Amino acid sequence: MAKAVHIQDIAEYVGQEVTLQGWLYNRTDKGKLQFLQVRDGTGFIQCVVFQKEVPEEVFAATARLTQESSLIVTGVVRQDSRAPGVPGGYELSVSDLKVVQIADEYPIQPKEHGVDFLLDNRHLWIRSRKQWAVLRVRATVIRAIRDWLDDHGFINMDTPILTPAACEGTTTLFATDYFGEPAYLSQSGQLYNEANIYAFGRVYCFGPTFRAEKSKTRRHLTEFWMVEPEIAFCDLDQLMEIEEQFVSYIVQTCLRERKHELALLERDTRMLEKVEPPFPRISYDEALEILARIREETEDEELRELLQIEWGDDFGSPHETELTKRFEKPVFVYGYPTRAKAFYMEPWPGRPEVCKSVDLLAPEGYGEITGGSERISDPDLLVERLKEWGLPRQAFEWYIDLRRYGSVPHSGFGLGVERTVAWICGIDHLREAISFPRTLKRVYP
RNA sequence: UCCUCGGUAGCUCAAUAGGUAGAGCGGCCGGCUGUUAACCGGUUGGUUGCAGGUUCGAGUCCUGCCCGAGGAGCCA
Repeated sequence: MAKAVHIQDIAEYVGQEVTLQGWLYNRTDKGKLQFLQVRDGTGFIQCVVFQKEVPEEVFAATARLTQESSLIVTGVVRQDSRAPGVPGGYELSVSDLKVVQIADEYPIQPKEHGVDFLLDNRHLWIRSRKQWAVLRVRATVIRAIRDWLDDHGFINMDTPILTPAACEGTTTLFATDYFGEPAYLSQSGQLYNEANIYAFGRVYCFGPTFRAEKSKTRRHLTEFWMVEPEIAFCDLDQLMEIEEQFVSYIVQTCLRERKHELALLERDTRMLEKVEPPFPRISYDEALEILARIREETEDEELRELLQIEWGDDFGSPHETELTKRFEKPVFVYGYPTRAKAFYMEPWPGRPEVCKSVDLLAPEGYGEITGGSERISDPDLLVERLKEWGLPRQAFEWYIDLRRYGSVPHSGFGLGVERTVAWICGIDHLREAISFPRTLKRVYP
């Protein structure tokens, strides 16, 4: 048998006979000539079967292939600009074909389908080109995340998924039974990472997090992946520098390594190419001024209503969308009102109503992709905050301890993987940025 | 939790004013040597989300329920 190769490497084998193992994606039967679109997980390629060039039984078997039948096909690689695929421009002149299995009638056709149907068939939908491309980009995003952090002195320190208490209220936590006691699925590894930095300096955790929010929007999943770096001896400005380098590296890596997939997704990459440090930084107060100006200038009554905001409120998605429209790059918004954010955030010097927090908003309407802050390092202030937020002190004793034994200024942030993938891919719903999405109304398949 | 929209063939949809449920795609049969979601001819395919009501007659009108989607709030 000829050498078994992957479609993604096909350009290296022009003129040679190779074997591909894969599945039939689609085909066109022209009578004595058949075009097979074959995918093997690494790409898509057109295989051309001429009646005259293959044994009779091979041609007959080819004619019986149904969509998604598994097969092993051998032929000579030819360069041909007419050939579709990923990467396009190459096709296989088939000399032999072995059927592994004739697939049953496949429910997903190469045409428009409804969301409900596709999600019910998510286990099959991931084979479709667009879904395949998005999930390949996702894998690259994840690798870029790890590479950048590992190369910049961060050590991977994963944090527990089963946790005893909330860092923000329990209404958004999934409860489980832990041998008769309640335990909750983690929403964040941050508090544990604050312990980890005192052992390792710079750390990150990376894993799934769970939010039982009743959010039914394109920007929400109940299970999503988050990377959370945490850094000792780091203030808010230094945090923003780290974030902009980190996010730029992720985007540039995808542009470099996932050209074909982004092209397949018809992603206009011009905006992504601009994603390089430094990113613009505006304060919460400046953001409010910009929003006020937009409200004055707009003719759109509905928009004016949506953009209504009082000092002290957090932004909703309409605010984020309008703000980011004014910038070509991701934009940092820092210095949020203390009461709109979590209990552990360091107050702004001289302005206790403001905290040293920062969100990074992606352009093109994609909104918040990271949220972070400098953390409170003074034990007395932390205790005071726990009291103000009505949190049980005994559950946080260990966390207060961190401020008693060598406390230092420290900061960290969380980056949502699916939001980042959705932004880079230019897709409009998070559910396509993970292989098996968990949403408010769906845990199947 | 609230607001909006939707549920008809395997899929995507249509069905005038309440009057015989239809088309394309897919499947199956046949034809075609350059197709790009091919094309051409034939054929197959229905508990109209569920329950009740009005009516001579309900996919269509009324009531209740179920399911899904988009958005708000909340958040990454």
